[in-house]
Amino acid sequence: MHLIITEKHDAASKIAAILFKDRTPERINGVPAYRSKAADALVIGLAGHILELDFPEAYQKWSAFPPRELIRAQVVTYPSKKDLVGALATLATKVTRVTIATDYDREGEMIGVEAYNIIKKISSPTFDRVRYSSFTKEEITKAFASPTAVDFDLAAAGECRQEIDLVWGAALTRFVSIAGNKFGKDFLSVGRVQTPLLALIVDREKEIQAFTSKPYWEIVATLLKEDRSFTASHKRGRFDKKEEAAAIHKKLGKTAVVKDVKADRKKEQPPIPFNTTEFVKAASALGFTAASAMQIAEALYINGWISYPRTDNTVYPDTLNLKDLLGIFKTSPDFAKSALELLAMPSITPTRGKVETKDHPPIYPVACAMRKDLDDRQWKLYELVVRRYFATLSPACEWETIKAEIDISGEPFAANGKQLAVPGWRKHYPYGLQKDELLPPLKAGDPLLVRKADLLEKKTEPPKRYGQGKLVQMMEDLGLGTKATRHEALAKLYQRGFIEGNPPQPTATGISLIDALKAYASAITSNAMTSKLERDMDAIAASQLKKAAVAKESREMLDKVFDQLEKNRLEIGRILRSGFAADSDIGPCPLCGSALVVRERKSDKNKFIACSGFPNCRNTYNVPPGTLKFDKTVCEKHRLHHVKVTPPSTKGPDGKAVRGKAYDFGCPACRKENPSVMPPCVKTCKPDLRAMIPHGRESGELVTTEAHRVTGLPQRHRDAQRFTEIFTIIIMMLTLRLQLLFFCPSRYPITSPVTIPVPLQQGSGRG
DNA sequence: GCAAGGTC
Repeated sequence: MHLIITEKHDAASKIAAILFKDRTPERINGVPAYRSKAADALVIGLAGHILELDFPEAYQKWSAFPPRELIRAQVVTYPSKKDLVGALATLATKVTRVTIATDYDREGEMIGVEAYNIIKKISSPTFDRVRYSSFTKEEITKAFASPTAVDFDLAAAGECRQEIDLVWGAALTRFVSIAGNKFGKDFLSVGRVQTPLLALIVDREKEIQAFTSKPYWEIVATLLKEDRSFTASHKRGRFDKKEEAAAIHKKLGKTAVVKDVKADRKKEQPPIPFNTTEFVKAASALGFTAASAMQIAEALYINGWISYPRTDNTVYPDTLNLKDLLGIFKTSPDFAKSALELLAMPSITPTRGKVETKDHPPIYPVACAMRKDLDDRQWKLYELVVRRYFATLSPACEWETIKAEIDISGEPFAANGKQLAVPGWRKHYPYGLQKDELLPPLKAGDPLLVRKADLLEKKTEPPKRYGQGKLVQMMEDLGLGTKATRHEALAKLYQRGFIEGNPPQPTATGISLIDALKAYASAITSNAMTSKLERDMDAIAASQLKKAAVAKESREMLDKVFDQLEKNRLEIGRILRSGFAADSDIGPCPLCGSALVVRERKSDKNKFIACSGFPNCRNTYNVPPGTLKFDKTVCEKHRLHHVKVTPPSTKGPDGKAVRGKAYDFGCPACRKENPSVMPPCVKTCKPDLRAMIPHGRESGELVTTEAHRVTGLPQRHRDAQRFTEIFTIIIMMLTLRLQLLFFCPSRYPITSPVTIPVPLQQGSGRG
């Protein structure tokens, strides 16, 4: 039998459909596959890697060996997908020929070799390898007509990467966790990708903190031309000295004259096709986190709405019929107008990006969805993909710009206007479109009235925090991570408590971790390690270096790093602990000034805030159940840090765990004084965001309702709760009234509820 | 309770 192995089930199904007319679905060890009786062949899809690398059992316990021992420890592969490995083992005895048809890249080669190794242990069929760039009939039949050999060197490069990542990651993770005394689920983690990413965020934060704002002044005049007003700024722009600006401002009169008008037209080219990074950037601009954008894209792909979302490619392959693809939108209520307009163009030339790869096409829509097919967030991203596809086929847009030079009392001013003159691709892709800035018609010599002239005091602003889209782009530029993992690295930093909010901001713990590593293990904090690894891997793939030699050299490097780490272990612990302390700093007790601390109530295990001056001071504050964090925001009245609460996860209607959503509880002392006061952000809650709660992963992504914050439950659950409460109250009231009637019907008519306490006492005496 | 890389 001929066995064909692909990287994922989707690929198996497509290849089977192209190669075998008589294919029938089948399950091998529970794994879906396609069989062709006529060709005596079977196509089976894996799910990425099926083997994983780890240390032997004895090393699993952190306390068994010092972290440094991991450098010399053996590493072993073990099946990470038991059903798939089982399926291959079952098939191994029946196959005479195996064709590896995994993705056309390094990891794909490695996944193929994993399958090869499993089968090779059991039997000895012949092996070959096919490489294809798309799932068209031509491409697939061509690839299968001339199979080549498995590239073991390329796979070895992948194995080497795996080994180095594990050894460095595990040894350093354990070292810093132990040095910082952080165990269990609170451990600190270090890795070749996540740590440089965290360093990027921390470095930026330090730039922001070090920034000193300087004041400057601008002169802005509001001018009138026949009832139409517009503004013009002094051509010097920023004045560093107020007196200088004030002197000019003072001499400005009531009239102005246009000196010169220059009109220009600028073309703006349409955007390039979506690869993963471009997609995440665009989704990030719409408010999605990188991780949630990819999660939704995955769902859209699985349900057949868009193409494979994990791709580096920004060039549509020749095999993609662009016109046919436009045709699927001809009857869509949302997209028909754009599609028909583009179809009416005499020819279609798509844009192309710089990156062109062979494994997957750029992300494009593969089917026409209706609004009812998708939920709100899915629709938003689906629409983004569709409109981006349209934009990449559209002509450039044109901006008309006008620059007017204006003289006010001998001082030079300038007014700028711009207008989208030819909408081009902007018509189909409205994202990020800036508003027109219109000027009245002006020509040289026109007299103008000065309605007012303002001397504006402004100050220089610190650089902005990187957004998630920007960070994913920076990672790509630095070679950190892959299309499939960059968003995960970011999510991991949130999960570890190294960053919070959106745009991500480092916590004190995150900052201290980078401080400690930069001082004593700087190799892991920059992308240099990845760059070197990439070079070595290319050399292994080209048979210029051996995997064993590269791994050995890397281990020696790590050993040297450990010299430094162990020598400075105490100092590293000190740096880390200072970070933890800052993250859990609540502030001084408003009653006695001692530090406030978090304690756990013995009765119900709930946390509360208490004064460390106990028993002299017995001040306490209640907080809702969940994980507590202390914000940088400090209450002006009590000098206490705001408390951020992540409620414990609850069970949703479908039985799945619904993760609690972090929210700002505010100052605990303010809450105690006035428990009914809601945090100010409640007012900005948008009702449609409620549906998004179970998906949101990072704190700060969304604004939610107060009820939500406290219960962490979806709306319908809270409605049910509310209903039960009201129902109980009604029953209680009815019971009371019945009691009144029963005991003293004449003396206490039911219309005088004020007398309730009396019969109750009598009643209890009798009963 | 460790990494990063696939995929679900």
